[in-house]
Amino acid sequence: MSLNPRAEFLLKTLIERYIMDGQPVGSRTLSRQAGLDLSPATIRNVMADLEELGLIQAPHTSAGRIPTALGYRVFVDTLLKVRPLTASDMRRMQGEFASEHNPQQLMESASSLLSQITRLAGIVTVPRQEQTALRQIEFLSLSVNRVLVILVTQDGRVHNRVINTDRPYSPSELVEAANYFNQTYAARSLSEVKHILLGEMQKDSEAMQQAMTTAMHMARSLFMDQDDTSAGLVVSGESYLMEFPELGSIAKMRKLFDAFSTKRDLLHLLDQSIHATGMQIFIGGESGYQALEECSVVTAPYRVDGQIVGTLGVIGPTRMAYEHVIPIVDMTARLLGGALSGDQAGTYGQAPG
Amino acid sequence: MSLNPRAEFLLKTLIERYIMDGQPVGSRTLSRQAGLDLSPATIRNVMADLEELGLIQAPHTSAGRIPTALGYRVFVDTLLKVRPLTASDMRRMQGEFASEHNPQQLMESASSLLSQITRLAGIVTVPRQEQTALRQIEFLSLSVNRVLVILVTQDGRVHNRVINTDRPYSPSELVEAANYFNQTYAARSLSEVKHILLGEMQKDSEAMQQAMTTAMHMARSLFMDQDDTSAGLVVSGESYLMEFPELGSIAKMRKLFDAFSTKRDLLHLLDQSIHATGMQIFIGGESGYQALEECSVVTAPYRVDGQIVGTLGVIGPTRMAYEHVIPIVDMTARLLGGALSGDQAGTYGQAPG
DNA sequence: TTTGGCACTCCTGTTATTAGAGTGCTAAAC
DNA sequence: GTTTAGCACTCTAATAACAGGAGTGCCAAA
Repeated sequence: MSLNPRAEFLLKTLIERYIMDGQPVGSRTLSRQAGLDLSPATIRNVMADLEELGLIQAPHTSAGRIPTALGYRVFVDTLLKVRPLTASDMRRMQGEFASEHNPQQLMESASSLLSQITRLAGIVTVPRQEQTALRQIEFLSLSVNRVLVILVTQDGRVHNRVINTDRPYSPSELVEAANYFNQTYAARSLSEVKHILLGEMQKDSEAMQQAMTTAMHMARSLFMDQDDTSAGLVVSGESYLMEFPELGSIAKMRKLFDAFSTKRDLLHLLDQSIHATGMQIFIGGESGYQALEECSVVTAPYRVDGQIVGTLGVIGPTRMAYEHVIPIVDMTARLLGGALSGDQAGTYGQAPG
Repeated sequence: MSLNPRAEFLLKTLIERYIMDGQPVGSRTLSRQAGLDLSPATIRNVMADLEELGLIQAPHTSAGRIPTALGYRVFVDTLLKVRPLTASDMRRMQGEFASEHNPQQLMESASSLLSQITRLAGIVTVPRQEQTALRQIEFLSLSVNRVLVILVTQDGRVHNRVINTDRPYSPSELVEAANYFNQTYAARSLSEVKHILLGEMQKDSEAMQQAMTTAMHMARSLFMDQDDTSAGLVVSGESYLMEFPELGSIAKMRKLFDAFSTKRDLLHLLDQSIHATGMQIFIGGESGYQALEECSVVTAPYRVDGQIVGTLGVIGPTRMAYEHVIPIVDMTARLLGGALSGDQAGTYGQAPG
C-alpha cells in the first residue's frame, strides 16, 4: 500500500515526464530520466507495482505507462513542489491589475491573464451577490410606473434593475426611501438584507413610516424575482484547449465547449470551492462532470475585504503543469481580491490630471 | 458568360444537394436529383461548362463537383427562393421575445434563438452607443471625489460609469447638472451630444451657468476617455460549428474560435452591415478574414425607433441552408428591434400582479 | 443536341507485412 | 534479496500492394 521512496520518486519522474511531452513513458526512458543508475528491468518491476496500486496504467501492452487520475492525485498531494512565479509573470500580473479598471474589467483581466500565462482556459466567477455587502442604494424614476434601482456593492460593482411599480412615486419619496434603506442596511451583506426584509414584511404595514413602506415595495420587487440566472462566469482562452491532442476527439471537445457556454455546471463546480478556504484541484472524473472527464480544474477563492466572494481558476487537460499553474492561480486570486478590495477604500482609478 | 436556364437549374439543384449532404455531387446523382430526364453524359457536359465559369469545382478527378464561393454567390443572388418561417419557429421566436426581459437579456435571447433554430453560431452586436439616443442621465455621488454617471439610452439600456472628479460636488449640484443635461440633450444621439459638447467647450467657461459647468465636467470625463473596448458582441452556439466536418481540421477550428473570443474582427465585419439597409451575406473569403475562409456570415441590421443601431446574424459553413437561415435572421432582427423599441414606449415588462 | 460506351484517374478501404517499442518472465549475477 | 541481462512475446504504427468504386472526359453514333 505505502510506497517506498524510490517508487515515489519514479512515479514523480514519470508524471513529470508525461506532463512534458504527453507520450506514454517506457522503462528505458524512465531509467534515463530518473538518473538513478538502475536498469530498465528494475524500473519495470517498480512500474508493475505502481500499476498494481492503480497509480499508472498502460494504454496497451507495448506502450509505456501514463498516470491515472489517482496517480495525479498522489502526485499533487504529496510529491509536487510548486515553482515560484517567475519575475516576469509576476510583473505582468501586477501591471495588469495596477492600471485603472472597473470591477467588470478586473474580472476580465484576471480571466485573460490566467489563460494567457498558463495557456489553458481561465475562469472567474463574478462575486456572488449574497456574499457581498451593500454599500449604497438609489432609486431613480424612469417613467410613471418604472423605477431604476441602482445598487452599489462593497466590491465596487454597480447593479441596475428596472422594476415596475404599482403606483407612481415622486422623486422625493424615492430619495427618502433610499435614505432609509442606506441608513438601515448599509454594510450588511445582501443575503442578510434579504433575510431581514423578509422579517420586516411580516409586520403590520400600517405601522410603517412612509419611507419605509416605499423602500419595502422596491425591495420586494428587487429581491423577490431576482432570477439570478445571470450566471456570472468569465471564461477566456477556451481555444487553447484545442491544442491538446488528448482532448482531441471532436465529440469530447464539443461536450467541453458546450459546458463552457452553458456555464451552469462550471459555475456549480466553482461554487464548491467558495466554501473551501484554500485552493482546490479536481482531477479528471473527480469533478463529477462528464465533460471534464479528461480535464483538471485548479481553483482558488478570492476575497473582498476578508470575505470570500468568488472563485477563479483554470481548466486544462489532466496533463497540465500543476507546479506552474498552482502558484499562478493562487496569485491571481490574491491580486483580484486585492484590486476589488482596494476599490472600496476609494483608491479606485486615478484623479484626472 | 450568361447561363441558360437549364444550366442555372442544374447549378441550383447541385448546390441544394450539396448543402443537404455535404458530399461532392456527381453527374449520375445530379441527373436523378434534377428529374430532367437527361442522361448523366449530358449532365457532364453542362457541369463542364459550369466549372469553366468558375461556379463549381471538383476536389479531385474522380469526385463529383462542389460549389465555389462564386457559385454560392450566384445561388443566393439569383437562384434562391427563401422558405417562409415555419409556424412553430415563428411561435417560438415570438414567445421568446414576448416575455419580460431587459435589453441585455433580449440580446442574449436573440443570439441564442439564432443559434438554436439554425444550429449555427448566433451573433448579436450590442447597440453602438453613438447611434442610440440619450433618454436620461443622472449623477450620483458615491464618495468625496467619485460620481456615478447613469446613462439611459433610447433602447432601454442602462450604462454605468464611475468618474473621478477634481473636486467634491454636492448632491444639489449634481441634480441641477443632470436637469440641465436632460433638458438640453435628451433625445439626441450620443454622437450628436458628443459633437455639441465639443463645441460648447470651446466657449468661454466664465459665461456658463454653474449647472452647465458641472455638467460639462462630467461630460468630459464621460465621453472623452470612453475607451469603448466594451466590444459588445453576444455569441452563442459556437459549438454547433464543430459538427461540420468541412471546418474540421483542428487548426482551422482553432482560428475560428479565436475569432469568436477576440471579437474584434467579427465586430468589424458586423459593423459593415450597420451601414447597409438590408441583409448582407458574406460567403467564404468575401468577408476578408482568414478565419472565415470556409464560412458564410448572414447578417441583418436591427432598428430601434426607426434608427439602425446594431446588427445580428449567424456564422456557419458556406454550405448552410441559406433559404432557411435568411428569413430567420431577418425575423430575429425585426423582433429584437421591436422588443427594444417597445421598451422605450413604456410597455416594457409587466406591472407586478 | 443527346446519349451510350469506354478507357482512364483518383480516392477509399482492406489486407499483409514489417519495424519498433515495450513488456513480463526467467535465470544468472551481485 | 535485489538487480540485471536476455529473450520471447505483444501490440502499434507505418508502408505498400491491391481491388473496388465512383466519376470523369471524349468519341462516335443516334
